[in-house]
Amino acid sequence: MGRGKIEIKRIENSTNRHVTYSKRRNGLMKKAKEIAVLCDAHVSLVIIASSGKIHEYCSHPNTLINIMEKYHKHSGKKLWDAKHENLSNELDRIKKENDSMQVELRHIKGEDITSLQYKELMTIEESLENGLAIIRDKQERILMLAEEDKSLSYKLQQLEMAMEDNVRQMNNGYHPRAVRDYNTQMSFAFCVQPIQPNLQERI
Amino acid sequence: MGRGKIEIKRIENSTNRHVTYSKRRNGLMKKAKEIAVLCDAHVSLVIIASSGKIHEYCSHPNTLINIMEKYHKHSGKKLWDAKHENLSNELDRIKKENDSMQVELRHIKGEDITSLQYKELMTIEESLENGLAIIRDKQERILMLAEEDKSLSYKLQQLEMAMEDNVRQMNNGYHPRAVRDYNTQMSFAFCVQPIQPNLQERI
DNA sequence: AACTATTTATAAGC
DNA sequence: TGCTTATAAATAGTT
Repeated sequence: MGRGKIEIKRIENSTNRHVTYSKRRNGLMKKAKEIAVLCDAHVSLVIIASSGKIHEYCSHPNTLINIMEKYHKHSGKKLWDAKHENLSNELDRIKKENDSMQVELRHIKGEDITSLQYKELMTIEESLENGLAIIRDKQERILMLAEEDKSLSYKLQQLEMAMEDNVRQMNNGYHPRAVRDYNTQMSFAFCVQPIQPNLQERI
Repeated sequence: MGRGKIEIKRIENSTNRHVTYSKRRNGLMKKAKEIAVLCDAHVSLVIIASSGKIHEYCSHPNTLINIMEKYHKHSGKKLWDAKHENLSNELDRIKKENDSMQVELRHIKGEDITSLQYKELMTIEESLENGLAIIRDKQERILMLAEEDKSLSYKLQQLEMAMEDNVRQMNNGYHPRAVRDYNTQMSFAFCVQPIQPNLQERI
């Protein structure tokens, strides 16, 4: 109902969607209130925008929870119990997961290993050696990068100094050919940048 | 909207009220579905007639309970009882704990370390070296115990063989003094037991 | 439950 | 966001 008919499918234009949302939300609320008054009905309406913002209506004098209780009673659906059970099960599951991870961590740190068999110790040792190798490799790479960065910075500095010298000589009118040398050097110099400018922070 | 305008107050005529109820209920449901589709919203609508009969709509794919949970989370209202809240909080807490342990384990195994700083790598390396030292120490101890056990077993066997010789000689009437020697040896021999009788199983 | 005159909601435009 | 308006949709009263 409006200037044009629209298809009932997600409105792609975000502005339009939001405008329509707020208009229709108001309309829905109004009609919910009306049916509750006109027909003596209990109504619970919760609308949650994609942003997460909630709008609700609950016919007087029920709070939302009362309506849900009524719902529970009349529908016979165990809304709360089921929810409770789900939570409980999930908690148990995650606690178990937690425990086994804790044990693994402790073993890896060499704690609580008195009861372990030789084979199990071997497995842990292997895993530790593996991790250590990877970590050390990574460390080496970082150090090498830092080294490279340092040497590039040094080269850059050298070139800058050379450039300054050339500029000074140029200004003094000496060796006109040096200007060309300087230019070729410069075109190279500007290519030389530290590969990881923030590398220092990472060490 | 209709042949005449009506005031929004309880419809006294029961037939009229029921007819209006069913018409408007359908309208409300339709509009609830529409706003959910058009605007990407989550909608929960529960209408309970004065007779107690329930009609509900819940936007796909949420069950009513999911909507209520969202409601709970965003509104901060205590929809659930204290017990529920406790469970929910504990679940959140344990989930966080779980996540951090998972990260730690992955790091220790050398996974997901690209984003780590050098210092962090050092810490992990240290922890790995520490664990490795403890594990290797434990392994050595077990090996030493096994060695000791083996050598004790060997000594015991030697003594038993010596005993058999002595018994044979005694039966032949030779060297009565050897019996006394044997007895002193035996009293010592019976003290010699493998320290860890089940050690073989543990290797 | 179907029909329809009328009210109401709202899409599009500003 | 808010107001306006042409039009679509909902529905009150009737059959």
